[in-house]
Amino acid sequence: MEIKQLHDWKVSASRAIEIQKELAAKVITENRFGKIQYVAGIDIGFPKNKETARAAVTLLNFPELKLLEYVVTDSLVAFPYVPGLLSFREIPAIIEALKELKTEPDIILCDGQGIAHPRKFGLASHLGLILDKPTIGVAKSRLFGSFDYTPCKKGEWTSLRNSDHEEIGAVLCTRDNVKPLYISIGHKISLQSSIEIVLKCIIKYRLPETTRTAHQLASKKTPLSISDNGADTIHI
DNA sequence: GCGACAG
DNA sequence: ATCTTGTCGC
Repeated sequence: MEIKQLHDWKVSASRAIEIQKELAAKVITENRFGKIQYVAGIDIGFPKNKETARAAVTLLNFPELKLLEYVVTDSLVAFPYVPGLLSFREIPAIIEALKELKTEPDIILCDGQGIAHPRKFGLASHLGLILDKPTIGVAKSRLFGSFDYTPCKKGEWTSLRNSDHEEIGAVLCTRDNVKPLYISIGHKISLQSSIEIVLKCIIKYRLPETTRTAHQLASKKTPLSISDNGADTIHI
């Protein structure tokens, strides 16, 4: 797949913020895709130290959700973790893993926020622009925005809004009585479609966690299942 | 000034 | 994110 070099990655925090402000205007918040045949999930881990990132990518067919492919790569990261600048730390490592994917995904679920971000430009939106491909932000915790109540029944969700009351994402419950996921538009997809796709990917298992299993396969522990916060278990 | 803060 | 002890619910 084509990977655009939109800017330098070795930048200062203040420059990174400027880049985000410039690129945020290019994010498309409506559906710009056809038939979805392949969906990819990406997760990053730091198994050794803060400088070595292990990126795991899983590729499933859709909507069957059969695991067709997974790749795991290790790479050095230079940018520190700064709330709001996560993409500058993780995307270079994500790109390395995506390069090894044989099949090109039609849509990518990212672990992190999309436009539910202080500058409307989270990791999912950033990756979406680089690949010019639909992406969805699927975060395990809140970064920005507020909501009225915490949904606790499967499929239930509530809007995540900024201080101007604009809907910037959704707090979505994917299983009964389990911590909700924070869904937001990455690029080239509407919030409604993002929610629908995330729910479809979760019927069999939660795709983001599937990627974590790939991490474990890479570390040769080869588990048959993993548990997410003790409340959700997936199997491959 | 004081918290909050994706991974 | 990562590490790790203690507690709660099914």
